[in-house]
Amino acid sequence: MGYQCDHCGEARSMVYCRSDAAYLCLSCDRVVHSANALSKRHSRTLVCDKCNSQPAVVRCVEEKVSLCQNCDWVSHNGSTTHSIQTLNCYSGCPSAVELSSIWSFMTESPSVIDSTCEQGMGSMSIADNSQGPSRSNDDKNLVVNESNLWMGSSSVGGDDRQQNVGQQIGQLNSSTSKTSHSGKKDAEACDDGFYADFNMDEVDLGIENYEELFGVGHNDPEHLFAKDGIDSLFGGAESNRHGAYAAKESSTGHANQVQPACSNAASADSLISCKTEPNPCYARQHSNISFSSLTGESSAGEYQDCGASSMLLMGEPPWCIQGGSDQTTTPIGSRSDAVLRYREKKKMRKFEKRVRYATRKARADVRKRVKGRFVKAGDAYDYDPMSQTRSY
DNA sequence: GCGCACCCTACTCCCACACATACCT
DNA sequence: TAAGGTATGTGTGGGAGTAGGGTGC
Repeated sequence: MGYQCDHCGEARSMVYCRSDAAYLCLSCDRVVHSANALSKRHSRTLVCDKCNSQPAVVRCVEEKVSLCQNCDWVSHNGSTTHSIQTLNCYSGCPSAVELSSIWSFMTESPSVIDSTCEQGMGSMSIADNSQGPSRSNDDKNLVVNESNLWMGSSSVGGDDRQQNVGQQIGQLNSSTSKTSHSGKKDAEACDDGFYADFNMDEVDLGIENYEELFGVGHNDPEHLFAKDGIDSLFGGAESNRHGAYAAKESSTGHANQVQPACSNAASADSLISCKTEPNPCYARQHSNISFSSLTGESSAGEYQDCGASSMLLMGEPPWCIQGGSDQTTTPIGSRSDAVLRYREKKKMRKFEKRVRYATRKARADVRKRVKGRFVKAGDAYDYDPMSQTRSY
């Protein structure tokens, strides 16, 4: 899977489009994703050169290969002196120059670049993690991701993050095996057998299981944030019924039947990646792991596109990943502020929904109403969205 | 501990009408 | 088979109503 282009069926696939769940060569990628504005928003990333099935997340400069997380770990066995370059998602129709700007190694093999894609100049959009879900109205913005997600933007040191992440995984595991693991133990466990042992089938990913997954209390903001993080990871259970979460459900009928690694469920790969990538072994020397692709209508409802939590993307101070001693490290004032921000954000997300027909929305937006109900044209109304006046 | 009132949050329903889709000629 | 006409269903937003949980007495 994923070796030949799903579109032309001839050329070797170079990129993976999560939205289309398709592996494409660069040429077809340009063709397919220049069809319309919506397709331009699809986020794509390179395909792992080893397994040819998983989206690549890093580039090994020495080996000159793009690797998914799993293959990266298998190849480098957790400790390598190779230089690792993080691969970003992109959207739009990037030109060769633009691709080179984000994937410098592209210049090493210019043949893979379709030089005819110049018409896409300026249309590429690469998410900036540090700014969170940004909306690019017309695909004209070029935003190159330079920020770090797990390691870079956080105030938490790399080692601490590793350990914290390890603790999360440990808690995750403990929720299934009822065996507690320390972060170090998780790191040790994270060898080749890690993925084999880590079977998501055993984990009930129902939203009700945040507590078990993250092992946090019920009433404190940490719990709330943890829940919010999962919510966002899953694209938002309430507001977002599309994307990874929905796809995961629809494909299996159950939300807990997902294989984390090397599954062909690439549509859910980012989801799984986000839940599984915070493993301590992966955090070793990669300077950053990029969850980008928040382009176009990158509202909260589209986090599923890259699978990253909005919280993480926005670089907010997620106490839930700062370890268990946050009470002593987080000022009470900022804590309450953060709780406030979280609630506002949750409120915003709660009422968000995806508009399928913009034209209908446009008409509804200007339609006159009586007590919120549409009225016939010409009838008396008490609310006019355009003028906000009353006819009587 | 139980029942009640109150508050808050989340959800559903309603409306008109343009548009999408299915069906028929 | 393609094109045109008709019928039916869908989706859109703001406000009202309702259900349910939490809290205090």
